[in-house]
Amino acid sequence: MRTEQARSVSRRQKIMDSALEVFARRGYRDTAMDEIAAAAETSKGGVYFHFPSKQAIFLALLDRMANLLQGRAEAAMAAEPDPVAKFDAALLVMVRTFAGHRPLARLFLVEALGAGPDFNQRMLEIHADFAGLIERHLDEVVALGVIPPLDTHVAGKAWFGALNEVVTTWVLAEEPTDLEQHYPALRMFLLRSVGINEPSGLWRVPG
Amino acid sequence: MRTEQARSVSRRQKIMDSALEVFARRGYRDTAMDEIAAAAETSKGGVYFHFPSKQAIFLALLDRMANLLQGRAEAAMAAEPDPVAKFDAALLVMVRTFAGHRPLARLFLVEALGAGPDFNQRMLEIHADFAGLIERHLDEVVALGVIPPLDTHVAGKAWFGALNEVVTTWVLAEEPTDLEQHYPALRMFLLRSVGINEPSGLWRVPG
Amino acid sequence: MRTEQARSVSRRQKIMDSALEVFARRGYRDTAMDEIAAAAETSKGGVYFHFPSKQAIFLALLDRMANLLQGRAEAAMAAEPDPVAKFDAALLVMVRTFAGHRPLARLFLVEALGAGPDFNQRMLEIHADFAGLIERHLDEVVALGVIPPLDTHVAGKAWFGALNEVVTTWVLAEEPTDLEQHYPALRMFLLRSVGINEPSGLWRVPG
Amino acid sequence: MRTEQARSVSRRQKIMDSALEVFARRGYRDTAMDEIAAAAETSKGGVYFHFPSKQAIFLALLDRMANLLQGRAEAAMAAEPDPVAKFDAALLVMVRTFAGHRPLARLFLVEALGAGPDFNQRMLEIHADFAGLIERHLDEVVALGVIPPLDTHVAGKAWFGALNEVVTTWVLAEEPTDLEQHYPALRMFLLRSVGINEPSGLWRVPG
DNA sequence: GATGAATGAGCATTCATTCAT
DNA sequence: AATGAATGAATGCTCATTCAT
Repeated sequence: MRTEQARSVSRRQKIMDSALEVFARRGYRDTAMDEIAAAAETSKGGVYFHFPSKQAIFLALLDRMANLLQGRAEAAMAAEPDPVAKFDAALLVMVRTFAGHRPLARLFLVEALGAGPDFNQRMLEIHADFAGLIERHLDEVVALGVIPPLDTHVAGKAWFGALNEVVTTWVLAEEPTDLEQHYPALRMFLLRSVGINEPSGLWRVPG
Repeated sequence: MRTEQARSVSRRQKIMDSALEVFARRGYRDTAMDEIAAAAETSKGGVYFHFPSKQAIFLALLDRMANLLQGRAEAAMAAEPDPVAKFDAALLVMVRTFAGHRPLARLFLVEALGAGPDFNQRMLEIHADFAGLIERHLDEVVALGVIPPLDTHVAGKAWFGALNEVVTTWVLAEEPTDLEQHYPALRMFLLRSVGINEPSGLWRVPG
Repeated sequence: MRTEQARSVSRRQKIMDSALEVFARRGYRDTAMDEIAAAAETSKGGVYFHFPSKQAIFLALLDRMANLLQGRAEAAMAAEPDPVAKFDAALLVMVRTFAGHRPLARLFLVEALGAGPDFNQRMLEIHADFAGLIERHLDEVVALGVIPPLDTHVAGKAWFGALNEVVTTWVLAEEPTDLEQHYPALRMFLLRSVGINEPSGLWRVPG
Repeated sequence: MRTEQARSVSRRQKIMDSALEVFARRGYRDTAMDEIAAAAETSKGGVYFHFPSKQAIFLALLDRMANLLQGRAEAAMAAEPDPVAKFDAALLVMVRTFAGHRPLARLFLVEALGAGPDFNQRMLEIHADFAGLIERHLDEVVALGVIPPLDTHVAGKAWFGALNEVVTTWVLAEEPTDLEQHYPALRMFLLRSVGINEPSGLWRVPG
């Protein structure tokens, strides 16, 4: 029993991993279930046993990425006492997570947006989650008087959008460069944008 | 014949307008050529007489939007002598242009990403054009000593990404709000992000 | 499963048989995959499961006919010890094979040649195979001194062409006659053409 | 008037010449009227002014070739008094005519078969004309006692078929060789096939 | 659990033909 | 005579999904 359940779980994982790879390489719409099945070394029927539809696989991958990012970001923020350091940590963790999962990043930032009207609302939610995470933290920091008051709702979106664009161009580039090299500039851009002008050298890259 | 040429041009326009409407409503992939033809009140063959493929129609629409945005932005910047006011003018013009062309904005920011790998490179170019426009202007402003030195390449992308995200969430919302209401906050966010901390109230919304 | 394999094979056969009938009746180009599917009592997708393309079905039929003819011709020749009798046997077997498979004959001699540039090279090969079979045998017979030396390469083609023409006109005729009735005349024509002038039943080397 | 008529005739000719070139290069079915129009440096409507349909152009070309061949063959035969020399002259003229008009030969022997059932009856007629020409002459020669009695109907077809096959393989070859080099062997094959065994050297290739 | 086979709606594209100008 | 524009039926092929075994 235990064994069979474990086998089923690992099968599911293998299908998701294979689907991720194919989606990232061919695009969501251009990926056929046959290709996913072949990549997962199973049959089409086998895939359908574990997932009810192609959409469902895609959504599962989206959730995996969203959870990965949110979890890591929140953990990193929790680990830092200083308000500004929290931003810093979250940004770095996100850059590094994307950098380490290029196909997933592609799915998340490129394919998911264009996968059709069915996914738009889900993407809106996911974007809102991230922007909201930033927004709430900005609210705290404003409350603490660390930064001047600002429209944290827009700032949250803009913050997320700035990161998005940098990662997206990296994801779409034919020959990927090192994403992390852009972190310092992006960090300064984002901190300044919310009114944090730190004396140079005061902030260090954590970890 | 002057008349025939004019008719041909207007037919082309009508097809593009109809295609825009359908693409925005149904998504690029879910749009059938039949729907475009029907919306343009012509036949499928008629559409193919004016455009060689579905892709070509989409690319033509993309270029229309890109040219519209770039033209307006550059004109607005040229009309302002003050360096900071140039940014301001460009940002406002872009927000207003998107606000006034929601379907085109949707195509530009959402559908283009899901239209398949063929479009990715084209999108990359378009994004690079905008980011480059900002980057070049930032370089000038840095050279003038108006703002401190910074990585203008990343800043250009981030600037564009921040705008993108605000517009994208507006585009995807079920019930569109007034996009322009976010302009002041976005403006402050972006100016600060490149080191311009103006005393509040000094800058007014032009025009 | 033995059963499933058998079913799959028989399905394939049924599709080929149906396709043969439709191709022969309507011509290769005018045959729609839908018609083949309908004739095979399956769906278009079903046909595509067994064959990757319309071309592939056609080529499979071509190979079937080529193998049938070559196999029978070679078997008939092997069964006869006398050199001249070998020719005789091969010719008779080919006439009879065509006579018994009129649709296949039509495909082979009419449709295949005109099915488009893609098939030309394949047809060239098939024609060369047959002409070569005759050519090689003529070479042997020449070597044995049974017939005088001659350009066996051209003779092989001409032999095959003569047979072709007789069968082709039979195939294209509205009301088919009995093809085999032409065998004796064709036989005499071909034997004489390579220098075999037989007075009643007696074989001698001319010249 | 004279001028306009002449212009119209030459236009017609130009269309036929262009169509021949395109048909031979792309095949009948794969040739679009657009291509013919472009090759003839006119518009689609212009082509339709001179010919009512694509079929009509093809048939006109077929007739052109048939008339060319028949005319030349009959003239050559008329010019020779000797019965056997008549055959010889006809064969040589046909080989030379095909050799000098490869695209037309392709149309005549290859494309016409794939042009669809509509053309089959016409082709049958054309083949019958040629075979009949030979058959009638064979009848005469038999009547003169030059050759022994034989089934001249089948012999006519076989004669034409042998020539066909040699020309067809030449037409389909990627790199065309010199068709005429096969004439002597073909000549001997055909003469022998009807019972003419001439001492070698007696017959020379005419002019 | 898994698979091969089948389904059938859907779609981009082609193209001979027509016709107003 | 000629043209550009338009038509619309036709077609090969794809693919998510279903299901008997």
